[in-house]
Amino acid sequence: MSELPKTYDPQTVEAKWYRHWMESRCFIADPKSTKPAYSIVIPPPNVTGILHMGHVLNNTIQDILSRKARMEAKEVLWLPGTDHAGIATQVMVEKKIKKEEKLSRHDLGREKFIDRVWEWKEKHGGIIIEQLKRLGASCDWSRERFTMDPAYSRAVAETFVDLFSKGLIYRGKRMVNWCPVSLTALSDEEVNMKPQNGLMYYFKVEVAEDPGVFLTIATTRPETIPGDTAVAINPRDERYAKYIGKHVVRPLPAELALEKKLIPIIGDEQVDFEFGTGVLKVTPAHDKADFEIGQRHKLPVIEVIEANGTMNDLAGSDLKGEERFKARKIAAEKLNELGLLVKEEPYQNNVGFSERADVPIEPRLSEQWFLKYPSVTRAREIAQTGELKFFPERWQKVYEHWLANIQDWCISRQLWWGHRIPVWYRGSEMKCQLDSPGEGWEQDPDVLDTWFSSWLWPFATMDEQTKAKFYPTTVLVSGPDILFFWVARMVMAGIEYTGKQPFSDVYLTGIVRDKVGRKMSKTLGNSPDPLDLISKYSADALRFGVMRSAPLGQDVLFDEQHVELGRNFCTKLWNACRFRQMHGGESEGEITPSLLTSDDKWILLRLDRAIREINSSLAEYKFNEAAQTLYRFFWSEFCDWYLESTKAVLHSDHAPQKQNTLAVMDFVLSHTLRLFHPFLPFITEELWHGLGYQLELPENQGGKSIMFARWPKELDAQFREHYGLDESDEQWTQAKYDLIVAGRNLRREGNIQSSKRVKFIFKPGPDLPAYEIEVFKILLNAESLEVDRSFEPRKGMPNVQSPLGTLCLPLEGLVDIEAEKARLTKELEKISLEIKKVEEKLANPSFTSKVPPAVLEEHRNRLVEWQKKQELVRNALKGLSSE
RNA sequence: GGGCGAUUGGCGCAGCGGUUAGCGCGUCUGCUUUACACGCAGAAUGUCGGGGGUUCGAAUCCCUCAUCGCCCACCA
Repeated sequence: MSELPKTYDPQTVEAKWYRHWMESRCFIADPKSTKPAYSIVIPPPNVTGILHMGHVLNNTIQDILSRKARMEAKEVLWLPGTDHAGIATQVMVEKKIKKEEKLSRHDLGREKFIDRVWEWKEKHGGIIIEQLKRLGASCDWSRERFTMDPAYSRAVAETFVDLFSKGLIYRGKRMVNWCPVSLTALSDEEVNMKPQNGLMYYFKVEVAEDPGVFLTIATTRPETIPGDTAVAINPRDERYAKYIGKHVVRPLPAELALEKKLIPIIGDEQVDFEFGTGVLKVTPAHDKADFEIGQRHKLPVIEVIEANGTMNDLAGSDLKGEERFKARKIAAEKLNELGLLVKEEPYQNNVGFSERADVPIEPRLSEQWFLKYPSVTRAREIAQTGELKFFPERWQKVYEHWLANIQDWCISRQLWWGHRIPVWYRGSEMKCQLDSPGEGWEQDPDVLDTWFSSWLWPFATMDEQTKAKFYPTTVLVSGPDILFFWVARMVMAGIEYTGKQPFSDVYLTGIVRDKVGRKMSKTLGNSPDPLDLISKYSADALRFGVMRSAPLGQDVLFDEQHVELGRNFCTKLWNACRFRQMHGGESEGEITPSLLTSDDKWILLRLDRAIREINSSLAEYKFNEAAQTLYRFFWSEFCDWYLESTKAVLHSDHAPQKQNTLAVMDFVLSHTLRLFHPFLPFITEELWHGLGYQLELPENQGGKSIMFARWPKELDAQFREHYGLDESDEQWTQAKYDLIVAGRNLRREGNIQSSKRVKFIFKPGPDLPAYEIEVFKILLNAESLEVDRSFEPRKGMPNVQSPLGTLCLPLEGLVDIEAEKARLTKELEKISLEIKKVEEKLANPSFTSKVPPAVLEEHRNRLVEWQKKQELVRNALKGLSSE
């Protein structure tokens, strides 16, 4: 047993053990193992990513699950990797090249640019992987995958070809969400609706057939007027139905309006006559709903906005070349000049923003690839049957709702970085296959949505042997923000391509927010760098702090104080172990049942309780509950009471008794360290070795680590019987501690400094062994404790009574008798009230007849307890008044 | 417009049908008590958002209102 240093130095210790675990291949999963499998695939962070608090939360949870499973003798695979993150990475490298070399990607050309991205990736990519290691993540790094690995890319392409051949992938000219900054189409999931304060413009158009008759149209986008090819009204709208079939003069572009360019008035059910004026301008080229109306009425499509968001020639000379928002203002001004603008009103509407570039998306007609999702029915079914379980449960409904309303997925992106679409063209011929059909065939220039590769992650990352052992995986831990993007799609891909759902449990974490509840974000600058926190407090502290404050599925309000608490806790753990070590003796000696003290029994029972609670919490993924229990057990029970009580033995010279106490301490500590290990991997490993605890597996099996120590099981009936433990021990000891607290209060009432040792007199109820007297003495910080059966405290002598006896502090005159009387009277009132409450319940026949016997019993016991207490307080009060 | 979550001491949260409603931070008092001041001992602070209901019993279940926050939805 090497001596533990006085202070714990997490920085060197954490680095040391991580290196050791790696060198001992502790994290490597063996597909040939006969142990039951437990597997998790990491949600692959962006290769450009750096660790943020969300990753800390997410990966700590996965690490806890993995480490616990290893201790439960399972063969664990936690498979790590990164995602190529199409747009994010491309934009990042583009910016870098622009800045450093003043070149655009077009200057470089596609191939050269992609080479540059790869270069960047090799050099700087995957910083986050190193950061995860600092956190302590026990991933099998030998299996690290990247979504652009050759084998993985092959799988992506094969999937495309397969879905194409099944007729689920098709190409079509459709209205898509277009990002005018990234210059690519986006899926519906990549668009975020944001309320915007804008204006509603009302303008009028003249009915050509009825000169002097004007219709007023409300729009938020006057710049699209040049693209209007109809005006629509609801045929049931009595105000306007008569105009259907007539025409109006389209006011813009002005030059065409002068020529009396007309567009038809059509009737369409889709028009809401309650909204605006009930007259809708129809711009099939720039609005999804309008496009559909256009299809129904075979309206021409006039595009007036270019891909980059500027107006084109067809928008007319006034707007041409203008940026779309500027064009809006100009269009309004123009209408005003023409005397057609009726009014402008402030208006709030929801506008779709590109998730990536954070600019309003432009609905745009373009040729894209779409996927009709496979295995949708089955994906819904498994959520309904419970084959796929969500934690917290409520996400199941969200998942089902999404699947029920699922739309085809636009999977093509006009980017360079990503998986190129495996489709080749030669003239009007088209072929969908993995490799080029040969000379003269050109590959589709588009790449696939990044999620079209991520959805294969749980199985495309595994070779056949690995899959045989570890697929399907056990649990998926993810943020709810990617439930649709990723989780739901993985389920469908899993079912479609492996015939199995890719995981049975889905744990959705909360979102980490700052302490005022805002989402952590780079722009707000409110996201602390986890690496700084690790340097300042240690990885264990960070993990524990986050886990302790992260209830299942609730958002986590992050506050550095949580980490501080984690750090303090580690220090406490360290010092308690040092305390054990200072008393020497061999590690983990035999426990002799006959030598167990009441405190020993109490702590063993408490340990048992803690183990049960922790196991049931973890089974439901309630990590904060488990962390709380650990905290309470170790600090408030083990350190505050048990360790203090052992001083009675350890300061004595009864060697066998001392040995026995140390053995109990070791038993509890070794269990505690193991319970803590998934949460605090580093410090527990250091202490496990420092205290010389049993190293469960032979070294050649990577076993020289607490990582593979047996996960604690509850202390079963046999154990309890062997050591003579039962609940009455627990109650008795609890009563002892209660009396000690009361005794400590006496000191306070007597205004005695807590450092000062004083004499107590104890009048025992039943006889107490010398050991118990010693415990009283130590825990009361008493100079001496005189036991006197016949002692009667005189009036004014502070004393406190309990079923175990009366404890007196023989300092006369220090207590204000009247104040004490008042205090006791008040207490008595409180007790009487409680007694009345319980008595009333027990006297109520509807209560006694309906309630289960156990509850009844509990109430009866409670009544007895209260009555006892009442008796004691009454006596004390009598003692004060009588003399 | 639909759906979901939150509302508990100064702050942040547990508890989700049956103990005197817990915990951490903060506050107050006293302590360098030979494991730990990142600590020890003690204390104070709550008609559990409002209203109604179910029940022998509600912070906990139901209804309703209010406030805040998410998600989904083609209202120009």
